[in-house]
Amino acid sequence: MPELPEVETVRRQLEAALVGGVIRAVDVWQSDKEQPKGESFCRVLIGKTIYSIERRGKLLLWRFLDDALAIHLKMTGKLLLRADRPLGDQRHKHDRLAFAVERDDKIVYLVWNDVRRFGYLKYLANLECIERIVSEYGLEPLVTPVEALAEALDSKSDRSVKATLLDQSVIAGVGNIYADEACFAAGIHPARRLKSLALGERQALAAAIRDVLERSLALQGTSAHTYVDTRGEKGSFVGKLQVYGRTGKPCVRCGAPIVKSVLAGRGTHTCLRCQPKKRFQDK
DNA sequence: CCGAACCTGTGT
DNA sequence: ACACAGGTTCGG
Repeated sequence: MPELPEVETVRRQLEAALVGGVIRAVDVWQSDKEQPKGESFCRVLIGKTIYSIERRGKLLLWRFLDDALAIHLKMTGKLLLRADRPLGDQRHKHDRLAFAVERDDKIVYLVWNDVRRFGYLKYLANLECIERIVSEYGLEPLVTPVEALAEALDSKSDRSVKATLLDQSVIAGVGNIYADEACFAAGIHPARRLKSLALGERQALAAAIRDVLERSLALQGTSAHTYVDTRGEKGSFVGKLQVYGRTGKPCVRCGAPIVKSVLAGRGTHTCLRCQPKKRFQDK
């Protein structure tokens, strides 16, 4: 569920709570064909010191020495910090696993809950494995100059703007909400072909991506559906959304109704007046 | 490129 | 009953 601002919010909270700590126990309650694979997965993690917690796009990385734990929350994954060991009736329906992490003679518990079970935990045994995963991601929009982001949007491919923004190998961390919000802010219809964008439009789009992600992060992200942070708190950027989830409501800029369509397989929200599908022809 | 698949829950 | 949900991957 979470996109970059939500994952980064979670990352910061985990960093504050867990870095420097040692994994003392792992309780697995649900495992699929996907990770975690029970016994061996637990055994390899127990005793590991968490040296840092990083984020690449929407992926969280707990770094140990030469190895790491990758966590992807996908649509409905949550990581919840608790003071007490979650046993018996403390457990919720879709809790899949819990870590006990010791730091400064105290133990904190972290529960992984995932209603739709799309998310995964994956142990990366060495630097090569880590590099292989990390290298699949494109530019990090919060730390890349806007001009470089705009250059990455200069593709010869014929795909739509929306499909490009959702492609994690181009710019990492943008998902359905922020793709729509960035397109609105830049005045670009997401169904336009990427290669039809003028230089100024690509720059505007890159700047809009950076801006919307930063502003959302400052408000702990967007809780449009089920997202909560590690304390169970919602992000408050939902109140700032201009198009996502506002189907039929008046455009904040011009008053025309927000239109919902399907693009790249995803619900897509636009103002047809502020985001024309065709560029005005020159001459 | 599109739709389907992976899952469960919620809203119409 | 059916559509749809902050993601990603696969097959056609």
